[in-house]
Amino acid sequence: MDGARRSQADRRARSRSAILAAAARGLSRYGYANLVLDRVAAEAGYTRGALYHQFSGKEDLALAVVAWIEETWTAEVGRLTREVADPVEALLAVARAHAVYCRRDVAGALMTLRTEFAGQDHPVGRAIMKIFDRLVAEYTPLIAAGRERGTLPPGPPPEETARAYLATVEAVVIALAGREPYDAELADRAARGLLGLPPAPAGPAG
Amino acid sequence: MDGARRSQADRRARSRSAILAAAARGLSRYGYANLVLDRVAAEAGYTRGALYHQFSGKEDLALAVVAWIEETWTAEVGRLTREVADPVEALLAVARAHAVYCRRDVAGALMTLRTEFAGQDHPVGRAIMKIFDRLVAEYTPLIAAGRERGTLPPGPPPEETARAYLATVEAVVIALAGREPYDAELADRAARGLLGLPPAPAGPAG
DNA sequence: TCATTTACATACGCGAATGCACGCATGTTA
DNA sequence: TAACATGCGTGCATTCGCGTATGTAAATGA
Repeated sequence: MDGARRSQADRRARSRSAILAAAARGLSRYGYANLVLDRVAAEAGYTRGALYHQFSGKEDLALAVVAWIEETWTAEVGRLTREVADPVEALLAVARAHAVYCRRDVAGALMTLRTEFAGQDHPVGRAIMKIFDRLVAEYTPLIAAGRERGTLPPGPPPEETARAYLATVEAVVIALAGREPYDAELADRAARGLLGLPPAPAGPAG
Repeated sequence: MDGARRSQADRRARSRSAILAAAARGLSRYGYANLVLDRVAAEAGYTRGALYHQFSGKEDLALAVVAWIEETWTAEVGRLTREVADPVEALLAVARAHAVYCRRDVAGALMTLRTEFAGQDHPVGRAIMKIFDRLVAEYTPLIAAGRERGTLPPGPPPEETARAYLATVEAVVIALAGREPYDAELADRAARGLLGLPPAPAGPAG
């Protein structure tokens, strides 16, 4: 049976992703400071030995989780920024897609870490800040463009608006924690409000 | 000089509020797990001895901070719910007042603690949850009333809307961290959006 | 088949931070 | 002013979780 006899690379990869997933859930629930590596390893079906064999320590593990989330998020949500032509449509599409993305249990990880490391000087905090700043830098010109085109009314500076937009979409989705139709619906509403748009015409946005 | 010769009760009260204020700032910046009592006491001008004389421990201190914030918040923001007659006006007034309230440095404490203890079973977490649930229970009927009067359009269930409203106002204000006119302006926009209202007529809401 | 490497478990040392014991000095009451 | 209470500082014990060193079984490669 090849089922029992696995290659080393395969074992390594399986262990790594199992630990990564457990760590992501743990970070989302408990945050960084309260994350106990023993629990993470146990929940993944291993001991701390396996964890330390794959990651150099707690910090490295958290950074790997952040990178992993960023990757999947970009593939699932972030790409919309480039694929949707109209800036306003793109912003609203991201809000709804983010709600869908966050229906899994990893949802809160980024927000938890961001609030935990806000105003600190920690590598993990810097990694999160960097992602967030990149998104702000990506959405700020979209808002500016929408206002120039006249599809968005004037309002507070685009950067401030972008920051509020991101924080809001994140918070709404977490507050509703996957209550299926309403998370996307309310994320959409909040985004429209922040951008100064009137309510959506009618019927819940699919 | 009576300045040097203070009564015991006075000393106690001064120490207590100094420690409480330091703890509030510390919780807002570092959260509960990363809060070091030695630093709190030092920042207040004391040592841990004084702290343990006034509070039974870290948990008790955090609970006292939560109670203190709830008190000041209710006196400054929460009262609007009862003082403003129209439900929709009340909701928007609270959003703006919350932004103003959060311009002080204690702002993030409640949100930090709430995210830190979300999904845990910790006394501090329960205290925060209780406050939050009380607010949800207070705002849910306001939304329902607005919809019945026709001053609010229909939308997701009132409770979900109330939760999203609270989380949003909180998040927007923290994301903008006291950037003076825009925090209130964007909190107002987000609240309007969530409630399904059209944008405010014109001119930044004072 | 045997040497070497790899995946993982187990055991230990260590620092950090909490909580509590005790001690001193300043108020309070008689 | 003497006896006591209170605010507060200091030192100690304990806990907890991280990081590392060491051991073992399985896989690779000759």
